[in-house]
Amino acid sequence: MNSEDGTVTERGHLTVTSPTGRGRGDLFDPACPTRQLLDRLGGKWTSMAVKVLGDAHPGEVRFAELKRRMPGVSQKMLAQTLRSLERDSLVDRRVEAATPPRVHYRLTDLGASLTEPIAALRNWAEEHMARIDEAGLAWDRARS
Amino acid sequence: MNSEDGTVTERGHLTVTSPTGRGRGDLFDPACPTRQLLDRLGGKWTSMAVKVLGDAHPGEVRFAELKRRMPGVSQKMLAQTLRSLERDSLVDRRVEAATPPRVHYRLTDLGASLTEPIAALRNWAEEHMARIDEAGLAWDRARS
DNA sequence: CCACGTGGTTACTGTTAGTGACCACATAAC
DNA sequence: GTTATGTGGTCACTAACAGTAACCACGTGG
Repeated sequence: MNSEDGTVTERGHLTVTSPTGRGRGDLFDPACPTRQLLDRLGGKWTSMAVKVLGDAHPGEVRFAELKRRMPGVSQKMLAQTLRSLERDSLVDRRVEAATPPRVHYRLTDLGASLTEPIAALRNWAEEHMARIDEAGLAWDRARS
Repeated sequence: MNSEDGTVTERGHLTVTSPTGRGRGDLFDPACPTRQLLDRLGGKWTSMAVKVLGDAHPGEVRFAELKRRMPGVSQKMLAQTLRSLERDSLVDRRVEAATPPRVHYRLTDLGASLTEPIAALRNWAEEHMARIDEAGLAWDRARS
């Protein structure tokens, strides 16, 4: 990409090489896989897709049906999201070769196992999100 | 175990609004607070900050120390992240008025409670991330 | 005086995610 | 033939994000 050398240390500042190319995924710290995970399901539609597929698990859901169950998503984003999940082996894609080619998606075992920690998160979110939102508004108001 | 398409509906107030507040949270679906949560800790440094603060909990950590424990973060990003967390009432900011003004951060109870579901996520991530990464590479190679 | 460290902020720049609109292609229904 | 459906792909655009660098205010040490 760009800038390989990386202008290190203007003033003897220690930095572990420059990001070099990838902004988000640079990962200087392999000991923190949480970040990677959050990077992946931090997308706008990822968690929703996992949820919808998780609800249907172990059944399959077709593209159009998925789209129907995720109001507001565009084809492009849905396709992109699913592709990403497929890449990560979290969902399985089955193409019915007949015409028009129907495509079925379902969670893999790996993907299904993800639903548990996500459920924990959702649980927490449902319990505390209102308060957080409130706090944010109050903070906005009181900021001086 | 929550299943079905959710639709827990609102908990008293729904936050359509945000014409200026948060672009990401356009939020057509208030029944999915998980998205909101992920929006917040989906930031590049948020989860790391929570982790570092959580490790010190209930102790406090100063700005510079925090920065030291998060290699690669810039002052700007750290300040921004902390401000966001503070806004959400997840961290508490205490300014020692003496000169030079020291600023101490610590998790609130709310923030501390977040560490549990995050730990679940981290757990999962540590267990499965390698496989996911592998799968991704294989997929890249075999893209068909 | 100057430099230095603390705890930020602002301005500027580059990268990315997200969106909508239109295209492809094949079949079945009208 | 025209249209609709189903599963995408591609393009151009915008808004949000991450990062770099420079600056500020303060007081201390030299």
